[in-house]
Amino acid sequence: MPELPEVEITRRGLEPHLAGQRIRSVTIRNGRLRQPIPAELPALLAGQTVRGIARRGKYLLLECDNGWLIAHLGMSGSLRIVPAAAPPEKHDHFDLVLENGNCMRLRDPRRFGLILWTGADPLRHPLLAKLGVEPLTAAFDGDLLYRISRKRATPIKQFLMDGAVVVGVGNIYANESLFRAAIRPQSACGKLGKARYARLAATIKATLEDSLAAGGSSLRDFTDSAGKPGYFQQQYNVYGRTGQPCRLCGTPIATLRQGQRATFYCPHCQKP
DNA sequence: CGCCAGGCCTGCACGC
DNA sequence: TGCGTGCAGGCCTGGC
Repeated sequence: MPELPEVEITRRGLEPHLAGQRIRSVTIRNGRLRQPIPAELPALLAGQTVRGIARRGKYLLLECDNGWLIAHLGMSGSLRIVPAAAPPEKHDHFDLVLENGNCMRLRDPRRFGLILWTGADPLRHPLLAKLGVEPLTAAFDGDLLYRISRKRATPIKQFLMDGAVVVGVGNIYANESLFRAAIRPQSACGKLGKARYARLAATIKATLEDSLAAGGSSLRDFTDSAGKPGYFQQQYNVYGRTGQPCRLCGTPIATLRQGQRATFYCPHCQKP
């Protein structure tokens, strides 16, 4: 389940292999992702050069001569650079074949990912236009969260996972950040004060940056078939630890469901 | 075998 | 009214 650090690590890993490379062809083996891969993509992309690769939230944006390829990894997607001649495995749905003999290959068993095309500004694309602030920028701070949350009754965890508020905070990071900030996930977001939001914004940044640092170490192996960012090896404080002792106080980690998503927290360390 | 996880979009219901 | 908000459903497959 790629979260923002993994998407950023993917971006950094892809960039040196894609920037400046000319596209020879496109192969669509199974275009039935969350939305269909545009059937005209092969004709559109052949001969274009990839200029660079950017990221907005968990969307990857490949800038080409005449537009942008928008990619999203969903929850089981991965993009890697492999020799174009390498035989595709199960769930390898899409190849962007380069003239240098490599290709960027999408594997996505659950097909929650996306491959789209836009000839216009990708930030104006309907899927991206209403995204919230990037959590690793200076614009993201406690004051911003405080302001947006006023008069809202949503539990803080669901507020954090709302992509229109802040992008890239998925279930794992929402749980872990709230633990680090000592805030109970059920607390109404509109009732939390500025000080607690300041701490929360800081813990979100720290949690994401720790993962980026951990995953970055695997970057040099990016083109390997394994190529898994290292953050999977990270030790969680609460996520998936129902009933196990809190690492700070020993209280069993509690669990509940919020918006059809699993929530984990320490009833002692995390205050309403 | 059946159930569940998960990101995130869409559609619906509700209240000011 | 219309909008913002909050909730539920749906897409899929691997793993238990």
